[in-house]
Amino acid sequence: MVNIKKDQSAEEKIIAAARKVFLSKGLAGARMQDIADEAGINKALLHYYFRSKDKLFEMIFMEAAQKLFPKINFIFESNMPLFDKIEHFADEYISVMVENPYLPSFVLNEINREPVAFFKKLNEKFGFPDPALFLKQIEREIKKGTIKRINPLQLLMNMLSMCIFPFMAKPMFQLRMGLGETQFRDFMEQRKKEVPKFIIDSIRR
Amino acid sequence: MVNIKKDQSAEEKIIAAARKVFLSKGLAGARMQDIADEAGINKALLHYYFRSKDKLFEMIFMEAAQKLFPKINFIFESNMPLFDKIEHFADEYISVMVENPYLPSFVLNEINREPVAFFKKLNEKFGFPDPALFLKQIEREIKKGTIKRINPLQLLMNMLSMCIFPFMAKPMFQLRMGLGETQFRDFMEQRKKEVPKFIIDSIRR
DNA sequence: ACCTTTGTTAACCATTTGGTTAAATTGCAT
DNA sequence: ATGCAATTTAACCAAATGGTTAACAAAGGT
Repeated sequence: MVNIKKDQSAEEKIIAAARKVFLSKGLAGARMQDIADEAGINKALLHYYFRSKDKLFEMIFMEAAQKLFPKINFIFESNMPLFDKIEHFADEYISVMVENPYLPSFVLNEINREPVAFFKKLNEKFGFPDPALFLKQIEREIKKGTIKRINPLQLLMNMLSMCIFPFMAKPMFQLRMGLGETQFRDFMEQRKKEVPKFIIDSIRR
Repeated sequence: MVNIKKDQSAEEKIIAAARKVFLSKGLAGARMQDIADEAGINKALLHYYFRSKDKLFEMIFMEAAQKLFPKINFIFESNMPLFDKIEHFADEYISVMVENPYLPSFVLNEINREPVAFFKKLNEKFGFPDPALFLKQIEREIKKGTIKRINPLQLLMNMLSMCIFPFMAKPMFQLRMGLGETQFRDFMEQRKKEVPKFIIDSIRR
């Protein structure tokens, strides 16, 4: 728990601290003083390196979004077979979130507070994920008869839900089920295989 | 959009306003002045009827939790056949959330900020949902051979995820897919049947 | 050594925000 | 009408909070 802070530059310390505070408390709940304390530096330095709370927040938010969205894009747009895509998606996506459990709550929440503004910003920065190809691919498989009839959007939503939701409910789930960190990790590791299997079992003809 | 406020008591106006503001901005982001404005009354009245922001928040939070948790309990503890339970759960739960789309984000988020405190409070107020029976029932069906082998907790998580997550991603999903309110509603109405079908197709032997 | 640039801090400042107060208004029982 | 309790408001207040400033320390080039 003690400082790794010694050999980090002030700027790095600030970013690490801001990440921690913003991710757990959100924009509205975060305090500049908390971030300064967490970084072990003077509050004025926050403004020296990043002009304002909003600017600092934006950099953390973009960093977080970067971890989530480009990966979706890549898988959506690749030319793997459908079942492979599903397997890859679950595996890679859950992996990211296991390492950053707060990520989905944080990003979705802040988007919910100011949807249009964030949507625009995310779109210009890096193309907001476009599932069009993935949906087409599902339709094609349905026509080929390899999978059952289903609204492609429903299938997409099912996949996203089962991968992402567990992290958004993590604290409640752990308390209710009495799971520690490692047990939750194990549960999510199992899920990397379980979710694709569950989906494919459901839609395969 | 105009006032129904005329024939409501001040207390009712406050509660309605607080509900709206807290649900969309969260505890940290909500301002007492915003709530007063929304209710069209003086800020001091908020403190006259409810002592503090925290007290007011707690009443709104509990009201929200009440809409979500007892219903889960009831279905978990009923003695319906497994497939019926899944169908009922999806149908009833999605219905509640269609009428209150912010509910899941709000409740889960605030729990995430202060997990242990909320967990205790929810437990004393009304028993926090206990899926033990539901999980047992799944095991029994597996042993009977009516459904495939699966970790019951994974199945539970799948069901919860597919019902709840769409509402947490609602704004983003709508923007990305260009869906209006009615279209989203239709999508969720379709989901009431689709989710149980998806699950049962997956686990049925 | 000296100076200039960069980094860092303590002390401040202005605004926001939750909360209080005392006066005014309303409702209503007598 | 009169008096009394409940309700409502404008004006305040103190603490918290984002942000600034001016002085000070470090680093590095000459």
